[in-house]
Amino acid sequence: MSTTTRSGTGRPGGPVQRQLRPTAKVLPEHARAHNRSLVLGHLFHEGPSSRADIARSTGLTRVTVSDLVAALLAEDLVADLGVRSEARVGKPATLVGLRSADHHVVTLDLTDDDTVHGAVMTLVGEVVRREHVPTGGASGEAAATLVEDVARRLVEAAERPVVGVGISSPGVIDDAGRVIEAPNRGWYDVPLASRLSAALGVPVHVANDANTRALGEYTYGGADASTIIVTVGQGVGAGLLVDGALVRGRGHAAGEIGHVTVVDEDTHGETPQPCACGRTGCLETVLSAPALRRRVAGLAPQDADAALASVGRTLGRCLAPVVSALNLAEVLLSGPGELLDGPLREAATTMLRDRTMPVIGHDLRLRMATLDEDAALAGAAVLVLSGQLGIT
Amino acid sequence: MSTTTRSGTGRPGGPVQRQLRPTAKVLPEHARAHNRSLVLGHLFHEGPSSRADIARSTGLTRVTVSDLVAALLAEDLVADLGVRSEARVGKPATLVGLRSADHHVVTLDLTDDDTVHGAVMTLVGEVVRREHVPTGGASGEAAATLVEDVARRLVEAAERPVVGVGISSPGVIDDAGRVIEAPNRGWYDVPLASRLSAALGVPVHVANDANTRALGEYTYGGADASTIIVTVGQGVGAGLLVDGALVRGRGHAAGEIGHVTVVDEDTHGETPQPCACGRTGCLETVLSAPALRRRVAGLAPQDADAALASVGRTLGRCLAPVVSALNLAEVLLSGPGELLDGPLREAATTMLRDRTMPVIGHDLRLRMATLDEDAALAGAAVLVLSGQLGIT
DNA sequence: ACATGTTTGTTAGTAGACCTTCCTTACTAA
DNA sequence: TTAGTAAGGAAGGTCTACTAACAAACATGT
Repeated sequence: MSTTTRSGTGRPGGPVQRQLRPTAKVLPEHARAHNRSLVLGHLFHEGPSSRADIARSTGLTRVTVSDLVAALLAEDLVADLGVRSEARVGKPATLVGLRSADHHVVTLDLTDDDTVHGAVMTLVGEVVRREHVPTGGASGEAAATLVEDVARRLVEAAERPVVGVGISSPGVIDDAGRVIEAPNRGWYDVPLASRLSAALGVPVHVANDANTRALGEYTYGGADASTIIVTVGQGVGAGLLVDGALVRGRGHAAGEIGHVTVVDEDTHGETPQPCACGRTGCLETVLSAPALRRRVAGLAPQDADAALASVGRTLGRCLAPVVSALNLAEVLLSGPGELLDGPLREAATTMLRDRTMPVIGHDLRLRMATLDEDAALAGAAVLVLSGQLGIT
Repeated sequence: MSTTTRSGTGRPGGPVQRQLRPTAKVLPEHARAHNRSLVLGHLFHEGPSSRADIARSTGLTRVTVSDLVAALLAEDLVADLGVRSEARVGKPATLVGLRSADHHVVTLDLTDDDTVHGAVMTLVGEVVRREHVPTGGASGEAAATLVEDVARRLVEAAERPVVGVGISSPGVIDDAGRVIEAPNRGWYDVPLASRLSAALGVPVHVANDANTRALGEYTYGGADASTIIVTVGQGVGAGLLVDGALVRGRGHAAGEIGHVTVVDEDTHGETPQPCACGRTGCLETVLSAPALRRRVAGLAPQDADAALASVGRTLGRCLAPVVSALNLAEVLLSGPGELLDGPLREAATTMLRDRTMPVIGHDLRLRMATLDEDAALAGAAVLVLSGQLGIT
C-alpha cells in the first residue's frame, strides 16, 4: 500500500543566495598549468622517467607530455638524463628528471619563541645551509624586521635560483599569508607574505606551523591523506589534513585544539589548572611540554609512567570525537619523544580505540611524526613547492 | 650571534612514493564544462540574469558567456525570458533563466526503516509528487528491488525530463555510490548507484543520509561552508562540510559519531548504557530519539528539562574538540524539535562555548536545521544537481 | 529634437592547448 | 635477416576563450 500525494507542501524554499561563492573561471592556460604540475609531480614522486612513462601515469598523450617536458627543459626545471640503461623491447627511453638540486627553497621556522630557524633546501628537502638566529625577545615590527633580515640573508646565500620562501609560523594565518594574530610575536594583522615578497622579490608563502607540519609529514613523511598531527611544545596545536587538503576553517583557526577544555571539576580525579588563555582545564594545561615536565618532575619512573598515561587517556578522550567525525586514518604526535612516545602514546591509542567504533578505530594508527626535527622546515618547503610548482 | 652550519644532517629523506595519487588530467573540454557549471550555478543562485550579468559574475567575457548560454539554450536547460523591464542606461538586457520547473529530479530517502520516502522534485527543490512506500521489513536483495521499483515508478511518473536520481541512505557509502555497509537494510557491498543507473537508464547518485542532509542545508538552507549537522533519529549520525566540501573520510565513514563513547563510569553521574553496537556509553545511548524519549518519559516538565539539558551538555562536550579542530561556523541539529530544540540545545550551546576558546566559540551558532522534514530529499536533489550540472 | 554616452550582444579573427594520425628511430626476439 | 614493439617527433585538426570592432537600443543633457 503506497500513499501518493500531488504537489506536497514541504518545499525547501528554493536556492539560497550566497555572498561568498568560490567561482573561479578556468581557462585553457589553467588547464595547461595543471597538467604541467602533473608532470612535475610525477617526476618529484617517482623520480627520473621517460616521457612515455609520464604519459601513462598522467593519462595525457605522449605528444602533449613531450610538449610540456620541452617547456620544462627550457625553464631548466628538468634535465635530460640520456637513455635508460635497462634493456627492454622497443626503442630505449630517454629519461628526464627534476633538477631538484639545482633549485633552492628558503624556509623559516618561527615556532620557537627564542630562535628563528632558517634553512636553504633543495626541492627534495635536503638542507644545504642552516641558520639559527636568536630573537632576543623581539616582537611586533622588530620581529618582522628580524624575520625579513634572516630571509634576505638566506636568499642571498643560496647558490641556486630560489623558487620561493616558505615560512612556518604559530598563530592564525589566512590563505594570503597574512598573520591575523600571533600573540607570542605580538603580530596582529601583519601581511607577512606580501611584505616579504615585495622586499625580497621572491614568492613568499606563510602558514600556521601545525599545518605546515602536517603538509611536511604528508609529502615527505608518508602520512595518510586523512591525518591529524598534534604538536606539543610550549603550547599544543594541531594540523589537519582531510582527503589530502589542509583544513583552514571558518576563521582560519582550524587546529587550535590546545584550548579545548578537557579537565572537569568532577572528572577523572584531576583538578583543572588555570591556563594562559584565562580559562581552566585546557588541553594545553596537561599536554604542553612544560606541563608534562612539571607533572613527572621528581616522580619515580613507575609513577611518572602512570602520570604520562593519564595524560594520554585525556588526549584520547579529546581526540575520539574528532577521529570519529572525520574518519581519520592517522594521528601523529610531534614533540619531545621522551615524554610523548611511551606510556602517553600507548594510553592514548588504547583510549582512542576504546572510545570509537571498530570501523573507525580498527586500522587507526597513532604514531610519532617522522620528521620531528625539521618537520616545520620541510612543511614550509612544501608550501613553496605546492604554491609555485603545484607539487603536493 | 647566529650559528650557521653547512649541509646539515637532518634531512627529511626525500619525497615519498604514494600509491594512490589523485592525478586527473585537465583537458580544455573540462575547462568548458567547469565554466558551463559556473553559468548554471549563477542562474541557480541568482535567478534570471543577462548574459552581461553572468559575465561580470564569473569573470568570463560576454562572448564566451553568450556561447555557453547558446549551448544551454539548445539543451533546453535555459530559457530566453525577453528583455528586462527595469529602465537603465544602455541597451536593455535580455534575461535568461534556468528552466528549473521543466526538469525533474527523482529523490529517495531511505533513512526511515519502515518506509521509503520518494519524490519528484524540480531543480529548485519543489516537490511535484510524493510517495511513501512501506518496506514491510524487506532487507537485502528484496530491499534493493523495492528501492529500484519505487525509483522506476517515480521516473516514469515524472512529466518532465529527469536529470537524475538522488538517494539518501544510511550506512557507509563510497564516492561511486556503492553501499559498503548498511546494516539496517542488510546491505553489504551493494553497488546501488550503478545497478539503478543501468536499470533505469538515468544517472543515479547515492550518499549517506547525514551527508546529504548537510548538502541540503548548505544549498537550500543557508548553512555555512564549515558546518556539522547532527541528525537524531533511531540512531545518531553527522554530516560534515569543511570549506564547502563534504568530508568523506579514510574509509568513507566520516560522520559516524553515534558510537563515540561519551559516558564514562566515573563521570558526570551518569551510568553507561549498553549500545546496539555492543559497547557501552555511546552517544547514541543518550541522544537517539528513543533514548531521549525513554529519558523524559513520566518526568515532570521541570525534571524533563533538566534531563534534556544533561544530554545537551554531553553533546557539547563531545562536539567541542570537533568544533575546535575544524574551526566550524555552525552546528545544526536535525531531528524531533520537541526534544532537541529547547533545554538540550541551549545546554549544548553553553557547554560548547564554555569548552572552546573565544575565537572559536564566539561566533559559533548552534541551531536547528531548517529543512527538517524534507532535508534528506533536498540533499539527494543536490547530489544530482552537483553531479550532473555542477551546481553546488 | 538631437547629439552623446552607455550598455548589450554579436561577428570576425587570433592564440593556445590538446588530440589523432602518421612517420622515423632503435631496440629485442625469432 | 625479418618481425614486432616501443619511444619520440611532425603535421594537421578541433576546441576553447580571448581581443577588437560594431550595431542596436536605450537614458541623458543641451
